[in-house]
Amino acid sequence: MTGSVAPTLEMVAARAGVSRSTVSRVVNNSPQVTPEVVAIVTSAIAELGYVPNRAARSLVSRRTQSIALVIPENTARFFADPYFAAVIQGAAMFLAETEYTLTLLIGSPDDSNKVLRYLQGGNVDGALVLSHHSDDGAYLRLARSLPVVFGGRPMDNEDNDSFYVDSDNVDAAAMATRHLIERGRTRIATIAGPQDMAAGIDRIEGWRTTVEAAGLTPGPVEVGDFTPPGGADAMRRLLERGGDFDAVFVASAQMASGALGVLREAGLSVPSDLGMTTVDNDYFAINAVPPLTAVEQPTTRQGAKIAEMLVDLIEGRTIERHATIPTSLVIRDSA
Amino acid sequence: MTGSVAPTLEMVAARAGVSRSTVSRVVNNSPQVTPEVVAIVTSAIAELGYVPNRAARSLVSRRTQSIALVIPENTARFFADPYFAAVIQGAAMFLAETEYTLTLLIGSPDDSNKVLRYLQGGNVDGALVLSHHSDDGAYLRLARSLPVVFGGRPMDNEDNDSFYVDSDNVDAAAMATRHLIERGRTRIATIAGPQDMAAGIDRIEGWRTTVEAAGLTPGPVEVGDFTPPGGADAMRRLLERGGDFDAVFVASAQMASGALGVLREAGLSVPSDLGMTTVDNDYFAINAVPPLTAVEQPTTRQGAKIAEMLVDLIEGRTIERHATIPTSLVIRDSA
DNA sequence: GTGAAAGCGCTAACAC
DNA sequence: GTGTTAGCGCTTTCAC
Repeated sequence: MTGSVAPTLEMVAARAGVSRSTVSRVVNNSPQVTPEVVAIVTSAIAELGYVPNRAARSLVSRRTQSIALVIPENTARFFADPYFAAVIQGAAMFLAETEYTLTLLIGSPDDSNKVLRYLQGGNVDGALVLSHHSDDGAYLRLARSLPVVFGGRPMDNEDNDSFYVDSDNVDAAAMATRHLIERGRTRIATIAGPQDMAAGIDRIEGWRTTVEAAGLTPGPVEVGDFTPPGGADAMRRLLERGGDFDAVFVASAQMASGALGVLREAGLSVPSDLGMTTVDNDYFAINAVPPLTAVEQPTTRQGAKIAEMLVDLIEGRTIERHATIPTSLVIRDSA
Repeated sequence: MTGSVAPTLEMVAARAGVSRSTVSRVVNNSPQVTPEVVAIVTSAIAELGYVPNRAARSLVSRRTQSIALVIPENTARFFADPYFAAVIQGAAMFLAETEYTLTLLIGSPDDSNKVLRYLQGGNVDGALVLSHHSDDGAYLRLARSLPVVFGGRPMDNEDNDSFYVDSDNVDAAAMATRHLIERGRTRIATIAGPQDMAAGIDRIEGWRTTVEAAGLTPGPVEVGDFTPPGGADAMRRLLERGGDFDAVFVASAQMASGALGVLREAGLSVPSDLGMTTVDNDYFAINAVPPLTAVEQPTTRQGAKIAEMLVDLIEGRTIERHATIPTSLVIRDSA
């Protein structure tokens, strides 16, 4: 199965008639090698199909050229969330153009420290942590001994000096809410996200401040878990409470899609009976009936940005601790 | 940023008062170490927080303990396809329980051989290839020198002796089509998938044979690209051709969701005017209006199975070359 | 500008 | 049952 053994640096050296050191210099683009020698070595490398052995290289250089992408265990079931897929894609595609490799790490239910030990053990040069819940403590601590960049602002009680990339969730919610107001809605409810996630907290804040800034009274609030069934339940509770609202800002398109199903059953139609806007311009928003007016967060770009920041951090370049990805409103039929 | 240096095996040995070999044996669960010594070494390891250095280990053992998950470049843009997310999740979660690590590789547009060179270079113990198009040649060749398991049957012209995990696409299409027939539909069209992908070919075959086995004449066929817009276009063409059909089997839920939009615009209602069934019980099927009767393919389990086969292959266990994941029909409102 | 030599942390014969 | 020894493939001083 193994076929022929991979060629080593030594074999290249023999073929090119130079020493191993010289080959190593050529491989690492050292400026101080004669052009002719470079040419000879380069063709020897090509003829042999030589690829440097990462293990040997990282053993001596103390750099692994690999980056971990960590998905905390409790988030693993949300993996089907288009958000994760897009962020991972963005990070992977960015790193494909670099010398770094992306290692996917999922918290093991059996041994919650396995991932941390792996990260601490010098097996990667840095880590991207997709943070969603409030259990970020361990990873915030990890950041003291390893370059770490978070996707989404991590939750903690101290001043936040960690590196992270986030979209402006407050502003996203504000845009979506403002649109409802501009469409003439005055009693605006919200289906909020979990209040132990930054996105959940920020979006409810954006909704509230926008409503109040317009001189309106905030409508009823129900909290969901960012999933379609969670959104459906929240909408059901909203209706049971009496339905004193003419619009609802739903904190995620997945919840909105669940909520729409409940409204359909209740015989309420969007946007005539109720205006609706949401965040996440994903297929839940696009394929909803009616298609939803939603705030677009370029998640693929966010993934790329996280990876880029981490590479900069690893390579010692100076960077801003926080980056914010701009959002924009995509207007469709729901409001 | 690096904090204190990671402890080495030698430091553990010194602390435990034994030789490095003994520590190594303990770390590798060698049976021939005295229980007392094991205890001493184990606690020294714990006190120091020792984690073996993978680079050093793999340099000598010639095993990297890492597995590549390859996504061909032309598929990368389909990453948001829930299929990929689910397969990756299944593989990652399975591997989290093993000693293997998952490295995500995306074909680089700049240098299409980069991934292959990496794989050839002995940097991984094996590769999972998510195959979707007909460009699998290079990876089929790779399989001669590296353990490779494909997700989805790879396309080739020779006898297929590669390892792969697939769902029974012929049967899936047959189930979906049979359901339409059982509901009394007699003129059954199809929106097929790309005919250079195994799933596209197999599903149209399942549709055709089922229709013919029932003594019916196959309805019109239009080919889409598995995306919602592709499904919408195909449905438009189907309607332009005259609409001589009372049901349509759509080869993917994404295409079905696009097709439904076209039907809505045309004033046709499902299921009263037209019955519809599809494959992929994902959120496109669940959140469609009306919710779609769809064949469920447990893609997460498929991901886990691919990973499991590859690990078996790497570790020299004898396994079947092909595994098939069972499918089942989920009946909803569209037929 | 190029080569020689040392050593990264670990495993695996081989002694004892 | 445990220690000694040699090297895995590479980078990196240090001579020349």
